[in-house]
Order: sequence, then C-alpha cells, then structure tokens
Amino acid sequence: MTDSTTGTTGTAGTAGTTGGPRWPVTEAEAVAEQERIRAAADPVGPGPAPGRARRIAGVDVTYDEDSDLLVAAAVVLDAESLEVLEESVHTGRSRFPYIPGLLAFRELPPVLAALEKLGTSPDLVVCDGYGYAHPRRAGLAVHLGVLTGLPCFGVAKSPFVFDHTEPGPRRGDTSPLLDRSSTPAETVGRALRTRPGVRPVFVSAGHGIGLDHACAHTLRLTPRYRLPETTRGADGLSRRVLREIRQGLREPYGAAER
DNA sequence: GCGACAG
DNA sequence: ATCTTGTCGC
Repeated sequence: MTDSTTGTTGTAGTAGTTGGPRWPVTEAEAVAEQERIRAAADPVGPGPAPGRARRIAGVDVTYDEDSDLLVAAAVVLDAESLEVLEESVHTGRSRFPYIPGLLAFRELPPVLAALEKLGTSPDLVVCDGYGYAHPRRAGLAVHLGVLTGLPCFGVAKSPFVFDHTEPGPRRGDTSPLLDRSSTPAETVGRALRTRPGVRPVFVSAGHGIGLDHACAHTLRLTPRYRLPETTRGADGLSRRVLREIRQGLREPYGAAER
C-alpha cells in the first residue's frame, strides 16, 4: 500500500482488534473526517434526562511526558449513588499529536479501546473536553457519540476559542458559550457554575443528547467538586495506572498493542 | 505574518 | 497534557 502522492491519500491504522474505524494520518484527512462526523451527528437529542440513565461513564487519557506511552480509562458510575460500578483501562501509545481542533484523533482510539473492555455498555458517556462547541461542530463528544452510537456530551475546563460572560455565583448559574467566528454568532455551549466560588466548567452537547440535559447531568455529577465524578474517576484511574507502569509494577502494553 | 488554541 | 509542596480556608 503505497501512496503515489505526497501523503494526502489513504488512511492507516485501525482501532482495537476487530477492524474498527480507520484513522486519518494527515491534518487534511482529519478535517475531512470531521465533516463526515458532523453530518452524522445529532447534537439536539434531547436524549436521556437525569433519572433515565442508570450507568454513566467517564473517559479520560493520561500521557507520559517524554515517551509515547498513554493510558486511557473508562469509569462507569451509578447515576444515583455515584458509586463505581465498573472500570477499564487501555494502555498504548499515542499515534497522533495534540492539535487544537483535532483532539479526537489523539484521544479516541485509546478511549474506544477502553470502552470496549467494559462488560456492559453505559447509557451515557461524559467526555473531558468539547462536543458541539468546536470549529466544525465535531469535537470529542460528538465524534465519540457518532462512533459508538451512545449518548455523549462534553465538559471542558477552559473556554477554548469561545467567548462567555461570567455566570452568576451560585451553583447552577449559567451563561452562554458563544462562537463569534460564525455568522451569525452562535451559542455552542454553556458556562456552568458547578460549585459556588469556583470557576465554571464549559458544557456542550455531543451526540444523542442536547445541552439542557447535558447540563442537568453535569450538576448531578458535581455534588462536591468542580468537575464531574465521572471525569475525576477516569482521570484518577488513568494517572494511577500510568504511575504503576512507570514503576514497573505493570506491563506497558496490552496483548494486541505494539 | 502573528497570536490563540479542548487535552 | 505535565512540571510540583506547602499552604490557606471551610
């Protein structure tokens, strides 16, 4: 399989072991893929309201600073008690650099691998990043939702390229997240105060669930901390496992990796 | 060309 | 993302 041109044709790599999606290699290919993802996405929902999702998953990836090692984690919580029902991890290596706007191509291959290791599929997935709030409306949560068919939304820690005004001081206060580069300016998400006196998080719809339900779930997932328990769980697990690998307490790659 | 830029 | 201990405050 050789390219006859200078790297704009073909794709390479597969996710998992069963021949999942094929991942782009060049930026141009990645952007073209996002246009297809956007076309297939449902950012409106309304999707599952709180109470209609029992198993809520959080996913996150931790990277080693100077090797290409990474650990992706999925943590499934009981929507009511927020207790951990199941956890899974995938250890591998990064195959796509971090490029703003193209984060999904770096994070989703290992995230999908971790999700596939769960015994039972979740009812809803919370991503650490954006969904609809994206230059091409195809952020992490949109992309993951389209690939898996699961309702999925995003909770980000910083406003990315978007504008917002400070939401009110109380838990639950919101302000619109605006994309002023589009014509006309469009509301793409919401700054949401999850804890009083603490910086807001930035919620956006993904696939199969709308912004209102996404914010409602986010509030239920933040009874004590700024970030959703799903995100905290996945972040903690992935960091823990990467530390174990560094200490030689765990094998760096899974069976099919390398 | 320069700056900004989820994780 | 990651580098990093203590420290201030409820």
